[in-house]
Amino acid sequence: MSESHLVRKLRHGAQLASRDVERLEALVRSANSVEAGTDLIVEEASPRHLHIVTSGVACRYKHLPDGRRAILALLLPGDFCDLHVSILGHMDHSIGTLVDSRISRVSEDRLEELLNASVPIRRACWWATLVDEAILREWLVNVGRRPSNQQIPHLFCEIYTRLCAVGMARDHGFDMPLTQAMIADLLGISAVHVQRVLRELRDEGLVTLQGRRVTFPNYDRTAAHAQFDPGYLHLGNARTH
Amino acid sequence: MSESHLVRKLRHGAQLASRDVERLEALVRSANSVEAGTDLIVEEASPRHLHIVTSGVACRYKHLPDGRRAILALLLPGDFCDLHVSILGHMDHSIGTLVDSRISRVSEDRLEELLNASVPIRRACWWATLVDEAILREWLVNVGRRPSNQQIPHLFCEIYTRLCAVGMARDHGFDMPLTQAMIADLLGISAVHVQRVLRELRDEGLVTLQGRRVTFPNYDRTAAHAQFDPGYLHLGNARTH
DNA sequence: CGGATTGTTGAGTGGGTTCAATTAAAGTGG
DNA sequence: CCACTTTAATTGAACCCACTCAACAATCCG
Repeated sequence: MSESHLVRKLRHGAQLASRDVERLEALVRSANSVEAGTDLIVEEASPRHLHIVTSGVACRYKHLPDGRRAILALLLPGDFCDLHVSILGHMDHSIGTLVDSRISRVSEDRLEELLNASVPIRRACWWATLVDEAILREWLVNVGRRPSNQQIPHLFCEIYTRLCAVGMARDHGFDMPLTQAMIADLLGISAVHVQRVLRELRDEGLVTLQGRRVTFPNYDRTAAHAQFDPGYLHLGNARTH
Repeated sequence: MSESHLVRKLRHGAQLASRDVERLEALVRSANSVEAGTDLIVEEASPRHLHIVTSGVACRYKHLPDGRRAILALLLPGDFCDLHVSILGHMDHSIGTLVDSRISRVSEDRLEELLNASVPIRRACWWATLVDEAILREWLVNVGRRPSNQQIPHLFCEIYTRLCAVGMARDHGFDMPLTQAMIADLLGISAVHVQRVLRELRDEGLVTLQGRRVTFPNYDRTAAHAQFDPGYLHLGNARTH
C-alpha cells in the first residue's frame, strides 16, 4: 500500500524514521466523509481538535460584511490545520470543505503526545506551519500586485505543484477542485472576470480549464508568464513534475 | 525601569514568571543601531539569527519584477522574526528597516536554549507566530477586498492597536513611522492614490495624518468605517486605549 | 541656504466591476 | 432513462475606482 498524502507531504519537511511514518499513518487511518460546504470550525469557536484533509479540499475563509466570502487558504490532501490554535483562544476565521472530502480528527492530547514523541515529527510540523505562512505571503503578492491574467495561472501553478508534492498530478495537469466562483472568492475578483481571463488564457495556449480539469500545454511558459517561482513552497529542489 | 516592548507584547500570549521576564529582558539589553533602509536578511539567505526590533520599524518585503516593492509584514517594537526559519533552508523574502531602528540579534543556539528553558516562553513564541499568521490573513482581506478608503484606516487602526499593546500610543493617535510611499507599497496601491484618500478621510473627520502623526478624532467611528475588528490580533479583551 | 525627499493636485486612461441575459452541465425524482 | 430543476459557465454593455503621467509645493536635512 502506498503512503498517505500526509506522509508524502511531511517528508519534504523532515527526515522521517519508519516509526515516525507509522505514527503519522495511524492519524489518517480513520477519516470521516464530509459533504461539500460543511464547516469544520466556525469563527469565534475554540477548537480542541486537529483536522487533516485526507481527500477532497477544504479552505480557511472569512465572511465579509457585504455577504461575500474571502478564501484565505486552500487545504489540500495531506494538509492539516489548527496546530496549537488552542493557544489563541478563539478562531479569527472559519474552516470548511469546498468539495466532498474525507477528514481525520486528532484530539489535542493525542497531538501533544505525538509532538513529544519524535524530533522529526516536531520539525515537520514546524516546517508545515512556516510553509503555510510563506504561502500566505505569496498570496498577498498575488492578490495585491498581479493583474488577473497572472493571478489565475499563478494559482493554478501553485495548486499543480502542491498536488505534485503529494503525488496527485499527472500528464501536465490536474483535476481541478474549484469552481470559477471559488477562484473568484480566492483572488478577490468577480466570477465574471475569472471567466473572461480563462478564455483569454486558453486562446493564448497558456492554460486550459475544461470539465473540471486544468491542463498546461506548456507548463514552463505558463509559469514564466505568471511569475511563478515555487521557492516559497519550500519543497526542496526535487523536480516534482 | 519599565518593561521592554518585547515583554509587554509577549505578556499578551502567556503568563510569564519573573524568571521568564528576566530571560527575555536579557535578549534586548544589547541592541544595535541600524539605519533606515538597511537589509537585515535578504532573500535566498539562510539566516542563523533571530532579530528583535527594539525601536523603530522593520518590514518583510519582496521585490517585484517591475522593480517595485511589496511590503508583507510590519515589524514594530517588541516584534521578532525568523523563529525557526533555519528549518526552511532559505528565505523566500527579505527583511529590512523602514526607519532608523535598534535591533537585537540572538543566535540560534541561545534561542534554542531559551525555548527549552521555559514552558511559558515556548508558548509565547508559538502565540506570536500564530498571531503573525492571523495578521497576514487579515491583510489578505484588506488588500484583496476592501476599497482604499477602508484599507488605509484599517491599517492605521491595526498599527494603533499594536502600538497600544506595547504602550507606544497616546492621546487617540500615534507617531506614524511610514511615509505615503510605504503605505502604497504595503497596500498595493499607488502613492498618488494614498494621498487622495488621505485628504478624503481628513475631510470626513475620520483620521488625520499630518507631520508624521496619525490622529483619530473619533476612533470608534473610524474603526467601524474601516470594518476593523481587533479580534485577529489576539490581544485578549483588555481595552488597550 | 540649496538639494532631495515627501507630499499635493489635475487630466486622461484602463482594468475590472455590476447588471443582465443566455447556454451548458450536473443532479434529482418519477 | 428522460423531464425537470439547479448549479455553473459564458458573453455583452455601461460604469467606476484606481492608475499613470506630469507638474508643483512643502518639508526635511546637511
